[in-house]
Amino acid sequence: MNLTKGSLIDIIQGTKKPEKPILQIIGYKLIPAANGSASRYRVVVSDGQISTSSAMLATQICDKVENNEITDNCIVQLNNYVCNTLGSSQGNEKKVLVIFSLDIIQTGETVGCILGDPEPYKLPMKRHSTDPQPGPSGASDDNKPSPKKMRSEPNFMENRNIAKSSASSSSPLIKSSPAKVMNIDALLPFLNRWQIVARVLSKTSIKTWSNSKGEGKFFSCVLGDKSGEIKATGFRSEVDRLFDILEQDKCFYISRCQIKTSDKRYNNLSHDYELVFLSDSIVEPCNNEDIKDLPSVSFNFVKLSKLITKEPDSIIDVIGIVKEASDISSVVSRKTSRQIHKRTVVIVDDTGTCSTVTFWREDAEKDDFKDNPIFAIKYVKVSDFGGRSLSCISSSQIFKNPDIAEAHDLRGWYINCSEQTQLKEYRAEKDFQTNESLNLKPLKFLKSGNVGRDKAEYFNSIVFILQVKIDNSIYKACPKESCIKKLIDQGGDKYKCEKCQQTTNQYKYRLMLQMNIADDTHQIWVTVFHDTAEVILGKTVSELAYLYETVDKVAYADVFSDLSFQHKNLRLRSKMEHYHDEVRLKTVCIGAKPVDYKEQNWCLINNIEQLLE
DNA sequence: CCCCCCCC
Repeated sequence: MNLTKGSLIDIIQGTKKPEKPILQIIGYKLIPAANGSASRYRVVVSDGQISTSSAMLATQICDKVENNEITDNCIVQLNNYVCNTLGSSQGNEKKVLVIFSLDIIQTGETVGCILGDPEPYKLPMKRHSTDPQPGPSGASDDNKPSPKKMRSEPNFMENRNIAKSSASSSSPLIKSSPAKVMNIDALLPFLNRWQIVARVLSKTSIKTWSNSKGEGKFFSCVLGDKSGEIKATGFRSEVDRLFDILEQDKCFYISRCQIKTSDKRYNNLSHDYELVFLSDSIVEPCNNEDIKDLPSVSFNFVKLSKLITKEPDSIIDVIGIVKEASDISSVVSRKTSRQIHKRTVVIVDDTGTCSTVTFWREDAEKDDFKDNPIFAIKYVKVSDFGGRSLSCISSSQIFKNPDIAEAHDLRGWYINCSEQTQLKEYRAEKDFQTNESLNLKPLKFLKSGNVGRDKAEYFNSIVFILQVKIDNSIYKACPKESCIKKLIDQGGDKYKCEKCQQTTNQYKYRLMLQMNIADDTHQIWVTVFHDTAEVILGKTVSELAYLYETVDKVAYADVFSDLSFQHKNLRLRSKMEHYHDEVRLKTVCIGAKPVDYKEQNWCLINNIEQLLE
């Protein structure tokens, strides 16, 4: 089959309008729908002598691409077409061939290659100096494929040409095949034509940043299909364009995003990559037909009564009802010296157990905590403060009053049962859960100078308690669960909380110990907070407060002196902390149990075996 | 292009 050689020049230059020219289609690209207009296909056509990427299929024949009638290298006869002139008359005008009707003369498969040696058409006008000089003439350009190479990779040159001439330069190159629906877990960087069909599983607030590199706003969402989940982030103008469209739980066709490696420090999805919405990224609502396989967000809730079994720094899902919320407060980040807004919220679940959850920045600033809302949080970080507490992190997905069964059950429990339930806070377990107690370390291990530099180090040591300081070991604390700061005694039964800016006659006793411990390698002072202090002292805070408040100072002092020379297996957390200009290692005792000599022997045997290996 | 989540 012969192409109508020379017909394209006539068409583009408008010198003639050839009747039913026969041309070859050697590439095409989906042009996304914008502002209500339907999506279109841009095609690369050739008459065997020249080719042009400035050609469009009219919407009424787009189905020929979708039905795979129009594929690469197919030969077509144009029945009806027009060549429009776009742009100004200043020399940067552009011609666009619009094809209204065509017949397929030969399928792409049968033809199998580009016919002739078409040269990409260049307008005979002046060009921007930054434009590529397509074709063999651009010999000085280092990466330009030679004509031979061009033939071995038939569409490369054309692709390059179109991508450059397209207004949105960040878009992926023109591809020779239609966008393929991919599973989310198959997305990789440098994929050319991909599309996903995904549900918005969660979406963050609009967040702002300001640093030395500039400022801006962004949001992110988690997109899911049955294969997996991926994070997608939009910055600045993409926030304006997409934030409202990407509603929680709705489904979309999404394509043409940047695909980049995910930073595991801030993204705990298992996907190795994440998406960034760009100005030409396509986000279109799904047909109902396509969404039936898309799973909704799923949780793996940990009951608050089981929080104590979770290791500090682990990431879990929780659901709870807001019992109390602090006002917004500020802390200054030591890392960035900037103020960060935070809000501490007490949640409770149907186990009658409370925990605090800390919300940060935009999530704290929202007036979101009135009237006992329920929060389900996917990926919240466990901390060991106050036994256990929770803190939102960058990956946290926060759902307020979610329409899920667990939320409805919790609401029912709260209305019917919560008042009769004595709410529990965490207690450090008397026999704290730890397989790590087999991972014993001698205290001299802290002397290396590197321990706790980047993150806290958790370990166990078998030690003797040398001494527990009796002074200031018990103190009156702010009764608000979200606060518990030490109160300032104003005299006359009045106490001031500097954090809550309130004076009250209410308080509750809390414990904080300074304890000197040693093994045969080293000796250190450690801090013991309330819950673990009760375990070590073998008394509840009320028992101690009773001894402390009554005149039986001797019995009170005996509790402390009895601790000296006790042999203990302690769980310790060591971390480098900054005091003014000084950096020093601070160690907190977060658990204590009697030494299990049998277990310790196994540990020693294990160590010996490791040495022999 | 964010990437910060402190403190007690």
